[in-house]
Amino acid sequence: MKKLKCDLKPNIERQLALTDAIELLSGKWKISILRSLYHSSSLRFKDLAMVSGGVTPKVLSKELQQLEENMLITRTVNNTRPVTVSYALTTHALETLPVIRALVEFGLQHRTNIKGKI
Amino acid sequence: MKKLKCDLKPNIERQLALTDAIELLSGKWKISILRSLYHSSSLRFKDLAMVSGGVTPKVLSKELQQLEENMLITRTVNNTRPVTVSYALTTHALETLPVIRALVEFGLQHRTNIKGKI
DNA sequence: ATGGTCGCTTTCCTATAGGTAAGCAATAGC
DNA sequence: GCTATTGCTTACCTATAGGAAAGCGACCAT
Repeated sequence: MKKLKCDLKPNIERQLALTDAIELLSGKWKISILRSLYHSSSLRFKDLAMVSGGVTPKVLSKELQQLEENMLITRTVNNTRPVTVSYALTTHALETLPVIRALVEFGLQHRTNIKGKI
Repeated sequence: MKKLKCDLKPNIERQLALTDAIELLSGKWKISILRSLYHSSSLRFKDLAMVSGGVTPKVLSKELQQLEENMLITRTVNNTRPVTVSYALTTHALETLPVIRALVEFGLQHRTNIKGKI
């Protein structure tokens, strides 16, 4: 086994941060939801269901609750009839933008790589 | 519902790339495995099991196979007794580095945010 | 012959993710 | 009274993720 020390203590912290982030953002829809909210700044429940492409209300509801628990989005009930609910990113969620961008770039790159190999 | 057009066609492509990337990298261990390989350039099966912290051989084996299928790592059987197997990143996998870095940064930030709120 | 190491595989199990379908409260329009 | 809309919730089901434990084939040392 090779040497792994270098900056051991911050490295452990970074490993924990990584697993935290993975746990937080795991799931089929969370990242797409965040991306949609980033592009539109504020979306209602039904819009999110459509924009994110195929989420069922049950699952969407659960994902939104988890994102809210983790302070990545805010939930606002509007004074309209029938009642509508708006979701928006918190400032904290802006920290996820580099993640999303990097994922998109990797995905684009991976797609061209795969095409090249066929 | 707000306007969502702007650059519609590339946007769809980016959405597909995003879901591809999420599917590719989903799972409890893949990102940590990639990070470990990035830091050590080449690791054997047992080392990965330890470094990545708690993966069972069955799961590790499966994750490694998936990463190899997607051309993110290479698998090399070494001519040693007993036989050892080395795993390393492909050049293509270097594209995942921004993702990992962004996740770590977000995780670190999130941890301090959470601490601040308690 | 016995036991150890490495890199797995196999079997078994449980918990969760996530989908389908239906319903529900509040309100409004007809 | 009937229906529609919005934002959910509830009940149900299936597939998969992922963990625990054991075994296995090849090799070597004792």
